[in-house]
Amino acid sequence: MKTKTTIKDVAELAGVSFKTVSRVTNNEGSVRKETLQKVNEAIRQLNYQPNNAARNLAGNQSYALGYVYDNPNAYYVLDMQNGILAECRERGYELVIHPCSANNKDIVDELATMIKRSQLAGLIISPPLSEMPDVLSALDEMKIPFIRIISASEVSQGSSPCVYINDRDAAFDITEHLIEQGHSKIAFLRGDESHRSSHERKIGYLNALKKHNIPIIEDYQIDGSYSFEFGVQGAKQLLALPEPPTSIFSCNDEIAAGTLFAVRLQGLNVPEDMAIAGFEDSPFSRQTWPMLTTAAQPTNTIARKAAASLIQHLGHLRSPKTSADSIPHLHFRPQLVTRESTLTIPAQPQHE
Amino acid sequence: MKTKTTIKDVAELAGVSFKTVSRVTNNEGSVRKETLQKVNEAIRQLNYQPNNAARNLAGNQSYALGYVYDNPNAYYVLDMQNGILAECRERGYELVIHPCSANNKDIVDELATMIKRSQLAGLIISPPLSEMPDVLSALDEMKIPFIRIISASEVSQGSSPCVYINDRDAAFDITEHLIEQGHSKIAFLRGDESHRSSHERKIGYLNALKKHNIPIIEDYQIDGSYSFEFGVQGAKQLLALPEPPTSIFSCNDEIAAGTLFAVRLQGLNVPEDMAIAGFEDSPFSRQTWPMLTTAAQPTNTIARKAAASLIQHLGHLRSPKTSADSIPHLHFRPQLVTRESTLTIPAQPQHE
DNA sequence: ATAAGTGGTGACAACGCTGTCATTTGTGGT
DNA sequence: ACCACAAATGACAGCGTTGTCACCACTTAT
Repeated sequence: MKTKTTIKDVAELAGVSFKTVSRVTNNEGSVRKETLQKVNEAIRQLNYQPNNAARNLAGNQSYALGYVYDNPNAYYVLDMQNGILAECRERGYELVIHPCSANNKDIVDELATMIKRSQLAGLIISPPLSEMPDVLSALDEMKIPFIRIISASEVSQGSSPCVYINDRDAAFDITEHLIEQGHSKIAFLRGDESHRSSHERKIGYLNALKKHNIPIIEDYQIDGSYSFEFGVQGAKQLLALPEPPTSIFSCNDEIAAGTLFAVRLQGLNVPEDMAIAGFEDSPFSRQTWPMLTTAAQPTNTIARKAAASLIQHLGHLRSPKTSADSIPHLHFRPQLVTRESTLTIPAQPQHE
Repeated sequence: MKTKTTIKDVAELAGVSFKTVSRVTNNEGSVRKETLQKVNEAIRQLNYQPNNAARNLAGNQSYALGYVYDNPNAYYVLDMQNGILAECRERGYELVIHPCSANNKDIVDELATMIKRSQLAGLIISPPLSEMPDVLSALDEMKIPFIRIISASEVSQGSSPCVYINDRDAAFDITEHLIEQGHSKIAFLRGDESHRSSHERKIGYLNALKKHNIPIIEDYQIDGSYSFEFGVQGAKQLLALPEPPTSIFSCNDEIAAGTLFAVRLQGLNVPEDMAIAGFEDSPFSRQTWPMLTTAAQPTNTIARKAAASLIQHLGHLRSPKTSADSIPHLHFRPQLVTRESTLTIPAQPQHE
C-alpha cells in the first residue's frame, strides 16, 4: 500500500498549509479559486484519500450509516442493502449492516451497543423493526437520527421521518384485478402478524371486496406467516372448505409459491381452476409455473432515497445555518404486475 | 448518547494509568490479575467501548474486514455475509461489504480505492472474483491479506490462503445417485463459464459416468449460465433431441428450477419421466414441486471459518513473535440431499 | 489618511488511543 | 540482607485530521 499520503504531503505539494487542504476536502469555502485548483491538482496527483479514522476522531463525528433489519427475504434485504450502499459510496459514507432478531428481548440494548461501537451517524430501519414502538422510542431517546421504511397508506403518527410503502392500495389493485377476471370467491392468506404490511394488504383486499359489494367470508381469510410452508398449509385448508374459493391472494410471493404448490398437488390447474396472486415481485414469482401475478416495488430505489434523505439530514445537523431540520417524507405505491397465474380472460396488452 | 466515556474515565475509576486500561482491552498481558479485575470491573460499570477511530489512528491499523463479491445468488451472499458478520462481531471487527462487477474493466482500481478508503485490514473474496488471477495478483501486490473461497478438489497453486469447496466430488455423488436410480441417459446443464464451480461440477459428472462405464454423449452437455432462464432453454433443447435423456443434472438449483418448469410444461412427470437434480440447496430447491435433489454446503459456517482464519492471521501479523504466518487451508465437501425430484425407486430412509 | 470590516490563510491544540521507553515493583538466588 | 533480573506499570509522544482563533492583506466607509 505504498507510503501513506497524508494531508501534509498534499499541502507541501500545493504550497499551502495543511489546514487549507482540509478546507478544500471538506468544501468549507473561503478558499481562493486559484488556491483551490492547486490543491485539487495536488490531491489528484498524489491520489490522496483523507484518513477516515483521523477525520472521525478529530471531528468527533462519523461517516457511517447503519442498516438494521430482521427480514427473512434475502432478495429484499439485498436490494435494500445495495440501494443504501450505492448512495453511501457516492456520498463518502460507510455502511454497517446489522441483521438482528426483532423478538430478541434485549434488542434495544443490542442496538445501543452497536451504535456506540460502530460510531454510527444514523440508522436506516426496515420492517418489522421499523414498526416497533419500543424500538423507536429507545432510538429517539438515544438521539440518533434514523429513517424507517414502513407500510402505511398515509402519513401517520408524526414524529420520525419515514418512507411510506402503500401496501394497502396496491393490495386493493390486486384484488380488483382478480374481480375483473371474474372472481368473487377470493381468499386471502395473511403474512406475519408482526409486519404491518400484512395488515395493510389485508385492508386493501377487504376494501376492494367492499367496493364491489362482494360478501366477505371469514373462512376465506387465514392468518399465517410469510413462508412457503404457510402457503401450502393455507391452500390445503381453503381447498377443504365445503365451498372453496376460486382464487387466492397470498400476502407475498413466497406464500403464493406455496399456495401454487399445494393447489397443483391436488391436480387443479392454475389459473383455470384456481387463480393465484402474490405480492412483492421477488425473483421466484417469475420462477414458478405459471408465473405469478404480483405487485412490484422498486426496493433498490426506495433504499437509495431513504439513505439520501438521511444523509442530507445529517448534513443539516452539522451546519445548523440551513436548518431545514426535517427529513421529507417519501411515498411509494407498489405496482400491479399481471402474469399467467391469474389471467383467465384473454390477456390485455402487457408492459413487461 | 450520554457523555462519552473514554479510556481515561475507566483508568480513573480503576485507579490505574490509562495505558494499563489499554493493555487490558488489547489483551496485551503483563497485567496483574488483581489489576485486571479492577479494570474489567470499571469497564463494565461504565459500559466502556474503545473508540475505534482513535484506535485505528494511533495503532496505524484497522479493525475492518472487507467482503467482496459478485454473485447473483441472494441466498448465498446473505449466508456468507451473516457468517462473516458473526465472526466479526465476536472479534471486534467491522465488516465492509463490497458488491461489484467481475467483468468491470477497472475492478482492480476499484478494489484498491475501496481498500484504501475504508482502511481495510483484510479481504474475504467469494467466486467468481476469487478465481480471477489478475485480481489476485493485484491484491498480492497491494500486500493486503485476504482469504478466498474457491471451487477446487485439492490444494492448488500454493500461494494465497483458501477455503476449498469440493464441488467436483459432490457432483460425482449426485451423478452416482442418478445412476443408482437406474439412469444412464444423464444430461448436464453447466453454469457460468467464469465460475470455476461450473467446471468442477462437470468434471465430477463426467468422472461418475466414466466410473460406471456410461457412454458420454456430447449432446447431453450444454453450457449456459446460473439462471432459471438457461434451465428452461436447456431443458427444451434436451427434450428436442432424437433420443432425449431420462435425467438432468442442473449445475445449480436455479437452473434446476428452470429445467423443472420446462419439463413439466411439456406435460412430463418428474421424476417418473424425467429426474432432475440441482446443486446448492438454496431455499427454493424446497419450494418446487416436486422438491429438488441437490447438494448442500454449510455456507454460513464456511464464511465464519474463513473470517476466523483471516482474523487470526491478522493477529499474527501484529505480533510477529508467533510467526505461524500461514493461514491454514480449509476444505468443505457439499453433501448430497435426496428429494422427490430424483427418487424413482423406493426412498431410502431420509435425514431431513 | 484612519478605522472598521471581510475573505483568505496559517498556527496550534485537541480528539482517544497505541507504541516506546523509562520507571517502579516483585522475585529468586546468593 | 543484597543484588540481578523480570514483571508490571506509567509518562509521554505521536497518529492524521478538524476546530478555534489569530493574523494578514485587502476593501470600504469615514
